[in-house]
Amino acid sequence: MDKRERIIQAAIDVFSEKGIEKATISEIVNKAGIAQGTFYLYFTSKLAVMPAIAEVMVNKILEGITSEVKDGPISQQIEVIIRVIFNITNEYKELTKLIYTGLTQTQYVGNWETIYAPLYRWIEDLLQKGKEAQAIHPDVNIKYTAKILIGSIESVAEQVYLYDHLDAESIAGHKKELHKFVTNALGAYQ
Amino acid sequence: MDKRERIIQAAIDVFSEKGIEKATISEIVNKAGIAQGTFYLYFTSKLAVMPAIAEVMVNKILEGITSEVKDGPISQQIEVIIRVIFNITNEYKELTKLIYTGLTQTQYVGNWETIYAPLYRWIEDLLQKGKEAQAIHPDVNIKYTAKILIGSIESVAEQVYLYDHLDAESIAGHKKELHKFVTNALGAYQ
Amino acid sequence: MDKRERIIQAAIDVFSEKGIEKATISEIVNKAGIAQGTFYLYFTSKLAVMPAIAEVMVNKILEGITSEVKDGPISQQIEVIIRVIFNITNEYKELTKLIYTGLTQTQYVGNWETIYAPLYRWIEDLLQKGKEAQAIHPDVNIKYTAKILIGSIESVAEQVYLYDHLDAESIAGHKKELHKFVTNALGAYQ
Amino acid sequence: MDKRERIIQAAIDVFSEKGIEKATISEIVNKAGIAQGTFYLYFTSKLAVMPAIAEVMVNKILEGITSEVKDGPISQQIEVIIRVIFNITNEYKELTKLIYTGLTQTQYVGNWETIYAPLYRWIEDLLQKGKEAQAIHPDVNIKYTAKILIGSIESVAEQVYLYDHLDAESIAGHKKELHKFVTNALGAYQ
DNA sequence: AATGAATGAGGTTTCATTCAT
DNA sequence: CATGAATGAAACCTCATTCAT
Repeated sequence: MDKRERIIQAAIDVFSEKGIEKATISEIVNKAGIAQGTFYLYFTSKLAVMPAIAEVMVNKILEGITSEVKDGPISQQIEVIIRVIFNITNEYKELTKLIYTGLTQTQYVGNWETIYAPLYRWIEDLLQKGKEAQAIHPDVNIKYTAKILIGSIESVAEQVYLYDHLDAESIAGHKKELHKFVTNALGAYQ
Repeated sequence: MDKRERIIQAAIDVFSEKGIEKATISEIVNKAGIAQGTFYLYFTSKLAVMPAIAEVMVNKILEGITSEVKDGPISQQIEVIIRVIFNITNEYKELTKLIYTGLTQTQYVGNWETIYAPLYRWIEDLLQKGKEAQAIHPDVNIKYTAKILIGSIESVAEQVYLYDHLDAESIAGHKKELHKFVTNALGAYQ
Repeated sequence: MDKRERIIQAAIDVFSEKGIEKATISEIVNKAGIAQGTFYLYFTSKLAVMPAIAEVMVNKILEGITSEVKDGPISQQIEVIIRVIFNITNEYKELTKLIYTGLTQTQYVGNWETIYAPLYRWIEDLLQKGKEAQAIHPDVNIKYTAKILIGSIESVAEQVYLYDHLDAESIAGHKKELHKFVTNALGAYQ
Repeated sequence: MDKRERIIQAAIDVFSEKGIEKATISEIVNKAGIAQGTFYLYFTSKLAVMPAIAEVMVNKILEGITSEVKDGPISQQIEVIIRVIFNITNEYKELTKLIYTGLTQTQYVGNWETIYAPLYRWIEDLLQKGKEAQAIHPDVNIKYTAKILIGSIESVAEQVYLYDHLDAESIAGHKKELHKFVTNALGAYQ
């Protein structure tokens, strides 16, 4: 693994463990097994690592979705998307926080759209196909709705895992209700 | 205004201006017009002020909604809720970020539910009445849906104002689409 | 117990627990159950409490010795003195440190002689009687020897209890050896 | 001189001048001519420097004794030891206090035995030889007596120089009496 | 490209002390 | 006499950053 990669991984660990505020470059370089000065050859500050971390995270979601979502009724595809986003939010609990927390408090907020673009594109495709197959309501605005869809699912996943720390049963309940909510919203009949 | 209140207000200002990372206790006490040591009589660290700030923010949303939402068709009430949350997110852009970024990176995440409780209760009431009036689908789970509803609206508002920095027209488009989305989701016919 | 007394007792506790360096007036007044400001009505600083503490300690030794030492052969009397000083050093381990530590680092070193005076007087008396009874060597200088005697015993007691943390057996060994040492030194035959 | 050494020397100066309580790390680094942060690369706190200082002091005593004590009657050797310890206590008055006051109020008390070990070993050797030469009493326990001997001499030296601030004549008197005391104690006839 | 000891600015934090009640 | 909230000076200590190697 090259130095840049090692810094990103170490940063993920340290941020997850200590939070952004208390994470230090010293600890990141220690974990990465490189010298203090070397960090500055790759990044200008600890927050400058955030976009790279965000990319790692979005890629995980995208990989999860693309590998698990199969052809079939849109309702079922949405079920899979919800499951993947919930699972990844749970598995990478701290990392999820990091994206929101870290990116927003930096000059790198602007990169957000770029980083999320591939995920949005993928969802837009899905909606487009659903529309063509008359599986979702015809006057759904695809671009806006992609954003609303992802936002809804992520916000609930974060809510249940990060803030409410709910038990498995309640989480399942939220998931089911969320599925009903978004399929209704899309007018997805099949 | 008592000292505690002055610290909270000053902290809101400083955090909004500098971001959490670069905000300092020194600057907060300067703005608050109190002595350095006095801060520590009320809070243990700058992040310990966050729950108090979050409360201020949730209260603003709640006040906005309760004062603006009138009796009428549920679809119209939801329109108002969306408008209020969008407006407040826009107006208190930085403060909104603060709640998510500040609370999550502290030991105070646990307070989240408590702080949001009044807002959730109010939405639950609204849904309950809608259900009784047969204005929304009968098998909607009120508790879960309240959370989903707020989450969806906030996530889109943050998206358009904080991350995408969209123009007025696009924002209006998102709002309209979001309204369609959630009314469909609730099966809200009137 | 009056306020002054309560401050002294609280100071003993806090100094013993935290050491002089880390002891604070705040903690002393907390333990004493009085207000911050009240401290200053009785003492000018935390170190100014030291002479009062030292007095408490010397009194304990003096009380112990005077109540336990009976008439009899000088060798036996010395045994009792050693036992008392060892016991008190053990029982008030931290307090013993305090006297040496606290007094020396203050302007109050001068009070030392005054505080120890009664103990020295008592030992001088003992030696005087021993000399008259021809139980100790005739050319022993009573004043100097009193100081040497106390110094030797205290230094060994501190050594074994405070620095070496020896086990009971070794301590007994030191005590026995010390008794032999000082009786020989005094030429105390009976 | 390396940085660590410079810190120790500066700490000795500052402690001697100001006392432990009022000594500050700031002043130590100033005297040492190094940066504030550099101190923390070598020691964790000002009291953490104490063991290093204690070592310096014990070495001075050991050097003094080993260089001045010559072969000859044990009584004469003891006279030299007393003289050396008295001289060093006088010369390094403040430093002597430091060892007792500084070490005891820290977690480093445990290092005491280690630091004093070389001095004890040297005295034990002396006693062993004296015993073999039948110059001291045969049933003297060497290990215990070494400790008693050092303790007695140091305690009197500290007494006269640090606490009582006696005049030269009285000090000479104490020294002579002390010599008589310990030679008698050891049963040292020659 | 990589190192890591040293830096020192500037934040945090403490706590003796005051003073209006 | 007694209080204790407030003070703010002054200490602590961290940690991003540099630079000679």
